[in-house]
Amino acid sequence: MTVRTRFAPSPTGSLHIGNVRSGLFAYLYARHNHGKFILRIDDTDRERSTQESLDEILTDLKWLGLEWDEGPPDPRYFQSNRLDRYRGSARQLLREHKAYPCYCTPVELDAKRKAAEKERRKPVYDRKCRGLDFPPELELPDRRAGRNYTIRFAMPTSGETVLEDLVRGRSVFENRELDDLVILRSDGAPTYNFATVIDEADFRITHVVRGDDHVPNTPRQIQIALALGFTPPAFAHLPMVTGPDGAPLSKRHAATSVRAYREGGFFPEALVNYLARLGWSHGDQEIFSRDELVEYFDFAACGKSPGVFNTDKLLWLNFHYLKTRPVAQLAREVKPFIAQRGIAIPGDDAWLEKMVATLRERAKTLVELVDFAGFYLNEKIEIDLKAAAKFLKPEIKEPLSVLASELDAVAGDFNEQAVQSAFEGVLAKFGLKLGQLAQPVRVAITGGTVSPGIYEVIGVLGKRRTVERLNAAVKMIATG
RNA sequence: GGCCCCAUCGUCUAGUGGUUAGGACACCGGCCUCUCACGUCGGUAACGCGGGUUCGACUCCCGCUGGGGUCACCA
Repeated sequence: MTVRTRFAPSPTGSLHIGNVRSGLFAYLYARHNHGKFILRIDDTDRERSTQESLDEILTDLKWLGLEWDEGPPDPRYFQSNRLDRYRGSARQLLREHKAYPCYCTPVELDAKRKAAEKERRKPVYDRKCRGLDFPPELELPDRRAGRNYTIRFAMPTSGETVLEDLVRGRSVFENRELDDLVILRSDGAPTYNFATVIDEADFRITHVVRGDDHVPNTPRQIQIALALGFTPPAFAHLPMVTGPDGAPLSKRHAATSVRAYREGGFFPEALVNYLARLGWSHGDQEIFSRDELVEYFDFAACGKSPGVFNTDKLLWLNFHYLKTRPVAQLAREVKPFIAQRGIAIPGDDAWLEKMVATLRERAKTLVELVDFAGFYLNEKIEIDLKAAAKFLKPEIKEPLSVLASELDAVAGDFNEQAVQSAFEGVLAKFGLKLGQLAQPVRVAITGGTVSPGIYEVIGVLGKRRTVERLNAAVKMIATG
């Protein structure tokens, strides 16, 4: 039997980092087994589902490289188009007396729940309507038709349900602990636990991969599947991704959407690599290509305990991918981040590549790289006052001035080689050490005390801008 | 509270009865050096507690403690 896994986001918001990890694991498992990865859209909540969320989720999934074999835009993979199917299954259960109409109102139920909590009893439905007779041809709930009741599933009250989880092992649930959950709402729409069971069966999902917050639902879903005559799928419940305080990862800890990381200058390779290693491991290996992930992935190597999301490690991975990818690619990828700041790149692609090459070991993200590139990209720079006070002193005025004219006099290619000989000439003439000249020059041409190697910077900056900035610094010293 | 689950450095983890408990991030120090990085070398740092089982427990069992998930006409 070919493996079929699925990822089923709700289009009610951005693609969440913790959620997408489950999707990634489902994807890897499918690919590892040469199976299919299915994308289904759980959009039964018409109130909160939006087209924008859907678009964002689809583009971000593609950006991460989680390509699906079946799913949107095929309309069959939207739950909202399957309402009749769910209602048909509800009717089937009703006919077989495995489900029943419940006439309790939300107000009543709420009151019962509160009372139960107060008396320290379990706040479960008391099955009041389960014994009631109902007509064989009972019509399904439909709010517009004034049929404001729900349909509940008649859960077995004895025996046990066993969950053999691929990552967590065996768990046994007493059926009497499970309650009669609503499968059809009073407006006729199915609830999640009902719709998902039917979908997994219809789409022939063999392995349900999801967060372990779904574990308590699983025995209920297994019972519903059995009642419907389905063979339940296998389950793999992944531990949660948490913040440093152990609570599920939320905006309060860090950025939680894939989109935020994308816009923050992270690479999909880094995010995927990081997420894969959070809760899964393969010996001591830290860096994994997509192919390696697919080749090695296995639920047996997944941990059972929750993992803390660690931005530092993600940054380290991102840095790894930043400094090892081809410069041409990096230059291409950094462009939108420059454009976003409204900066026109003062050079061609070859120039941009040279610029990027000098910065790639000094930035962990594309955003950081652009932050660092200001003195290359902008025509005018601002000189840091503290740096100027420390390095642009009267005694360096002459050497800077001479260096400016030496550089200006370079006849051939204005490359690092030429720059270096100009420096050496000035150094010899004034009896200075490189450090004594390099720092003032650095301040003069970058505005600060931190930059790539001074010859590299000048090489990228070019003759005109270097000389101009040097002369401006000389003037600055003169003026005091 | 009921049910289910989890527990190795600060963090991600390796480890499946006998190891100087390994790696990675972060952190600290040396080296490299025109600054900052990169790189490189080294360092600090962990088996939650108590009982068993065993010649021997990080590894197996029980309890405790701590933590998490879930108890909707949300997914």
